[in-house]
Amino acid sequence: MKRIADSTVRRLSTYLRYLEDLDTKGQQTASSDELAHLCGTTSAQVRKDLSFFGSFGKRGLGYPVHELTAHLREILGLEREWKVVIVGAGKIGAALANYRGFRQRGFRIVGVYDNDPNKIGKPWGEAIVHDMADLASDIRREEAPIAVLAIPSDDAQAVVNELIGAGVRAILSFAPAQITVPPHVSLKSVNMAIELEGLSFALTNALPSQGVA
Amino acid sequence: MKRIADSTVRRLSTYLRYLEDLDTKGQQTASSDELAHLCGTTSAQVRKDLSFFGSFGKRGLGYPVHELTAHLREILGLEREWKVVIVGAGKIGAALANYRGFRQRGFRIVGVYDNDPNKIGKPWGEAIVHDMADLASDIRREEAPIAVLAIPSDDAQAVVNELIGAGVRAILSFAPAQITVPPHVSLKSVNMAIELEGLSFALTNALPSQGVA
DNA sequence: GGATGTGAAAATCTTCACAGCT
DNA sequence: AGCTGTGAAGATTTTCACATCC
Repeated sequence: MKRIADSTVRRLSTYLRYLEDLDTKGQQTASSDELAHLCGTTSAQVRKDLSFFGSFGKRGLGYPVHELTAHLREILGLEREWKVVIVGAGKIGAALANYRGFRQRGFRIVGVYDNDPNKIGKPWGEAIVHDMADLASDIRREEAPIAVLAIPSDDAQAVVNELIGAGVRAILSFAPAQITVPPHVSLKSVNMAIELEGLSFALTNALPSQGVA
Repeated sequence: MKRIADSTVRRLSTYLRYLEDLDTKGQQTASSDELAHLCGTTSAQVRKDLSFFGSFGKRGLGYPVHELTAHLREILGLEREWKVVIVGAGKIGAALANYRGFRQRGFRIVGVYDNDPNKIGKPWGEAIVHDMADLASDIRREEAPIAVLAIPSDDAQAVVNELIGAGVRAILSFAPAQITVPPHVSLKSVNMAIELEGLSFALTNALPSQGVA
């Protein structure tokens, strides 16, 4: 299959969210134009994105909401459960754990780790904070493929290397540091500083046309 | 000036971070190649990005670290203080407030708002949680140009409209909802569900070459 | 009639490659 | 010799526009 652009995958997630809404409301079909308006893009973009994976619509009618929802779940790999370990028992990890959508979409937290003796063994939501020393062996045992990295940047790369060594194949990092992973590992980085500085730049340079994001 | 791509601005932030490191270490100059390796990009990309704003390097030598740091701060609009209001006194807002880099880079939190009576009036870090009812008037008085939106998605758009009405010109949203803003307002959205689903997609479709992010 | 699916065109972003300065 | 700055080439992504089908 042709390589799918990251921007396309992000939009698929968005389509899914709104299709679920429509499905809940009992709407039977949705046109590319309706979806586009909901998701802040264009109808051509919606059709193109979906066309990479098949022909889900009916000409003259639009897309069947319930079916397309299922297709998108399948495409995004959300029909199964993903085990996730959270590294760093701080605020960010807690925010993630609190987030309902997290579990709803099949991401199950199988462990929370920290190296702070004051946190280890303490309750954290419904779980207990484990010692980072056990991280690698636990990941191997659980075969958790996804890790969320929510620690200060200083030793982020070292922890990443440990995670990968233990078999993690996808990492969502909130550490404000450049991280390198081998080709078989996926990495997404969220860096609040970069986002804020982007806003600072936009304000400073008063760019017109910022519009939707 | 030509429109600057969002991807360029993001890289500028990254360059700045590593230049500050080098500057702290006392390094005098850095080549585009060195910066590229630190930041996970290519030397041509570094030179191109910088070239949009001027000629900061010396041929044969590289870029003067300290000077370029100052230039990038200037370009990104970080030489001044930005007042920021945080909407939603939950975990995400707390994570942001905790984040040292936040203040270091000139973002000053001037207020935290929530509509939960159990939170209003309670301490929150060094601040006190204010009533959302006061949001608009406070923003007008303080003239805070930036808002961080860290609330559930249900009423996100309504709050955004209120913020914009009160004069906010840049919004960093963590609400997992599509938000629309007029052209004169900048919006960045961070959506953890989208990031995780992107990882799920990558794992499911076992794309080769994920590499650095 | 109405909306999809899709090649082709346009726009955008990245990489190349080399002239030109230090 | 070494490294920047940049026009041109290449790659990628988005938009257009229309034939095709319900």
